[in-house]
Amino acid sequence: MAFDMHHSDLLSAGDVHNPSIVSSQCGQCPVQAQCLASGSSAAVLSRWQQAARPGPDLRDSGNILHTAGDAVHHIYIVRSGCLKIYTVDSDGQERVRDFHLPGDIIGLDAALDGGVHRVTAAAVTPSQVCALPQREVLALLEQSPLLARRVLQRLSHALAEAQSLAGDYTADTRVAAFLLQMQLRLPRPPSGALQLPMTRRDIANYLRLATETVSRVLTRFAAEGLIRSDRQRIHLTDPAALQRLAAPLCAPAATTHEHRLAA
Amino acid sequence: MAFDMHHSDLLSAGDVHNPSIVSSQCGQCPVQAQCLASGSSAAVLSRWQQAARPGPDLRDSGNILHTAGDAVHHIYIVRSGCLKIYTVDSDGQERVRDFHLPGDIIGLDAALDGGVHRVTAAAVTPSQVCALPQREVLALLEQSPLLARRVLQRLSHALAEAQSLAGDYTADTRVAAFLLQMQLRLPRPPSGALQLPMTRRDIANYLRLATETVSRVLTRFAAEGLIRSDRQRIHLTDPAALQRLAAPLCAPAATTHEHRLAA
DNA sequence: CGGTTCCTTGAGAGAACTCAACGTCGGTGG
DNA sequence: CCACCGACGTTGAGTTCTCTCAAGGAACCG
Repeated sequence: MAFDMHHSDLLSAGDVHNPSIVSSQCGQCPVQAQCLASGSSAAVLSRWQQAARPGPDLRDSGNILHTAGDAVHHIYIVRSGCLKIYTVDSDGQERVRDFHLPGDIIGLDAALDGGVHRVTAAAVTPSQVCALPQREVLALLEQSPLLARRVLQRLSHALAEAQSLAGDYTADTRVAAFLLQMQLRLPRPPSGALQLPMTRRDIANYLRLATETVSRVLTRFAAEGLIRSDRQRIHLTDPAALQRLAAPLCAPAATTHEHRLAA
Repeated sequence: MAFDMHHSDLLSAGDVHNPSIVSSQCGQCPVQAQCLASGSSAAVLSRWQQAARPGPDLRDSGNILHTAGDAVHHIYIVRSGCLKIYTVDSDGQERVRDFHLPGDIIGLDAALDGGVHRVTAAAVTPSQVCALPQREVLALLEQSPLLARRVLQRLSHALAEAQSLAGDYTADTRVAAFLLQMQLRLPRPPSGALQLPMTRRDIANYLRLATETVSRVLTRFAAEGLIRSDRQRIHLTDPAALQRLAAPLCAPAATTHEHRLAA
């Protein structure tokens, strides 16, 4: 998943799901701790904060942030909600490339490579994003080696994940891995059950499966006691079993090294 | 394909396939024109050239450049030959992630992210590589924004390609796209026929197909007059038809923008 | 010339897809 | 308030694509 940042559990579900309470100030930003700029020098940080402003308010599912082919004017950071990134094939088929959750960055790759969006970004649930002008971001990258270094890390990490996802895995493996991934990335409501923001159709498209296949796998997982499923609300009752199913996708032998950070 | 650089047609096939005539001097480097450092300031260029030295000589197919889990000491640039990059799954299965041809960079992503190789790199045909110490590369990246910018471009480009490859395409589409890709990247011998350096097994593994499936598709392509195939030597007699077959993988609608270069 | 590896071809099996129908949920308007 | 509608989700039946298993032929090497 591109530019993933596994968010911490600092936030309650309510904070993230209700955009109205999210202030536009960096100081109150819910994903502050994962901000690319955090830890930068005062000069860089202040320039960053002055450049950051609220992006368009995506109040309805389907609202478009940008379309493939658009020139890049801003990069966006998801503050709340969920967006999907997709391309449209020559035959009009939508292909979901990634989901973006709070803390994730949208458009950085396009900003760095060509200045034209290669994908369309649309809200899956009502979402709030923070916008930074491309110019400012590029300038800051040249000014701050730390920032550039972080961007490189995210990109190479994203590359590794994209290559992992490219394998030919069974539907079971894909769905199990997806559920576990979502459990890590999604804010966990007090109930402990996962609240999936996206439809089965989007999940299936992302996993390169048919909608029916996803549905069948989930039904079977439920029958086998691995999960309890009620539409969007899914409870992982046997994470260990899911982990075993997902193992081929998650464990390319030597991927468990610590994530070293520069300076 | 990670860090691809479509090489120009400056070289005759002989130059690339015969490592013995490749000098270790940058001045005679066959991939000079695609070098990351080309166009840099005199200071950067000279530091780069002083850091660059011949890498291990991979005279036999199967020779290992580095293994997954190794600490990154150098990044390598392929000067001649062909290498494959692969991981080994938990069940011991090899998974070819990419092939690297002259001009491609090996290990840059690992150098930038964690300092540990995530993949193994092995020679497919006798190959020569150029080695640059990781330290020097990282230092140069901080010294030269142009260099950093180029690396970012390559990474984001590689990311886009990796995500394209992740789709669920038919065997026909994958094989057609592979052949066309190879025609672009491989030095074209005078005969006009493609000389594939890798085995069917490697191709199949890379494309996530069974060896037999690749073989069958090639046989059928030949029967339909799209190619003429003699083992490793393959002539694309109807590139347009192959292009149509490969379209779903190659044409995510709006991907034909020019490749802008910074400064 | 034997052995090994690579490539090809065939037959059968399995996983996921397509087509199709039905149930459920949430909104809208009569 | 309730009936209707559309989107979403589930389930079933049959098909298709690719894989696995198996065997034979061709090239390469000692």
